[in-house]
Amino acid sequence: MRARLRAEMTGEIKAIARRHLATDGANLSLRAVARDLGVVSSAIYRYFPSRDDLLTALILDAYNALGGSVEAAEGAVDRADLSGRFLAICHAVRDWALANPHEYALIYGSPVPGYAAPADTVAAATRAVTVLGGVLEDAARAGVLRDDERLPPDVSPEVARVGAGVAPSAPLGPLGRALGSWVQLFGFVSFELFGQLNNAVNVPGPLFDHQMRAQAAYIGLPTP
Amino acid sequence: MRARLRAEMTGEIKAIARRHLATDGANLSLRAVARDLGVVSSAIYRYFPSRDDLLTALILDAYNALGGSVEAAEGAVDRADLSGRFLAICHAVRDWALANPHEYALIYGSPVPGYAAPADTVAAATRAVTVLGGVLEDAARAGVLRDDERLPPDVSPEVARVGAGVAPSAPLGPLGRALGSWVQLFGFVSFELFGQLNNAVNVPGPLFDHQMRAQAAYIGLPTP
DNA sequence: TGTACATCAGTGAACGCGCGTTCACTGATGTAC
DNA sequence: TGTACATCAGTGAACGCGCGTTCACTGATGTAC
Repeated sequence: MRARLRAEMTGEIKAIARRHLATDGANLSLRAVARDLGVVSSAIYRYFPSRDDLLTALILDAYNALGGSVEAAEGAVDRADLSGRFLAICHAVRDWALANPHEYALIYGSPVPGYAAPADTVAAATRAVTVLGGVLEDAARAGVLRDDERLPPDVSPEVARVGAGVAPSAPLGPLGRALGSWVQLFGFVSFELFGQLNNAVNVPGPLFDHQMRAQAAYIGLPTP
Repeated sequence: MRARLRAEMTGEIKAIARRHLATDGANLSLRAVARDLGVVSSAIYRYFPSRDDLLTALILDAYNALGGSVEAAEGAVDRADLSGRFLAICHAVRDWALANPHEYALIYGSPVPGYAAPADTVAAATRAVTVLGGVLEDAARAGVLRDDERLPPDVSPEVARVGAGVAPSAPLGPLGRALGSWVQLFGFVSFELFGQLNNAVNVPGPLFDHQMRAQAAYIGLPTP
């Protein structure tokens, strides 16, 4: 009982803190959260030992929410539809970011000065990219990814290290191009959310979809 | 004389404020700047009417510094070497960002909550991308960019609007791909600077160079 | 089932700090005659 | 060249505010016998 109340309270604190991300960004105020919760500021310390720990919890939640969205969206696509799975991942990232812009900014925006994310966040942070790795791995096993590119000697080991964890069977050429797609995906979402597309692109959705389709083809994922 | 001293003082305030970006991020403190300058805090108000105006000046300077770097780097390349000019732009962006990470974060990181950039910044913000437009325009005029791609009807007008300002002669296909390259370029730099490449890529330089070379070819810029 | 005790959520006051901005002021630097 | 006046940079005190964190406390909820 006490444990359940405690979990509920922790959740409520995080929910209010998440709301405050919109107005205060990463330098949200414990006291403001306490005020909104209708509780004295020191009460928060029953649940989080410091402001930074609350921030860490929000960051962890954000990575896991994004990761969960990506996993769910990709999992709903026919396993054989490799480019469909790729596109589902791309759209899941963008959709989640548009729905949770301040949480996106928290994890993919400028780092908070003076704040160092603890190691726990790394596992959560890799959930999304691991799903992409799964698609590449399946594509490689199905024999549809050709080893079509010889990378420069100082590039190969970097791409190989990235691939080793998530798609050990994928050849380096497609793997490197997929890495570029991943970068472009987040570049697009950041541009869109952070206002860099204003006065240039009015309706980003179709452009995003088109660019990600082009990436799927460029990587070498077959279109059914 | 008074005007010169005034300009020097303004410059010094901005220089110190820039240094404070490293520790405080976008919520830098006027009082801290005044302290470092060895002056009482209200003295700053002789030079900037408010903290936000100081921030705006820093943002403007950052856009102009980046734009100037890109212009200089691209201008130093043989006009006929179109992919060389493209690569010079890409490297100029990354080099400037690595040399001025906090100013980069100020303009390409998460927006500062509660701060709205005034319209003056828009012109400065477009300097860099205008240089890329010049390369595409020259390539189109030289006839080396083929109109090789039919864009979806909801994508064409978006790409066309982007191109109209900076490269009116360029066909939409290469233009759209160049837009993707631009997004990827900043995506890469943001990932590198904001720590998203940690535990994955150890030496980002060669990977960046390789990816941008691939982009030049993908856009359709000829390699001499 | 009832009692004694331990656990723990939340209170309220306090500490020490920093912030942006205003305002009347002093004194030095420039300008006009 | 010298004097009278205007301009303006910088001072110092103050306003009103918010912050993270600590600490001794009250009182309710749980646990063990």
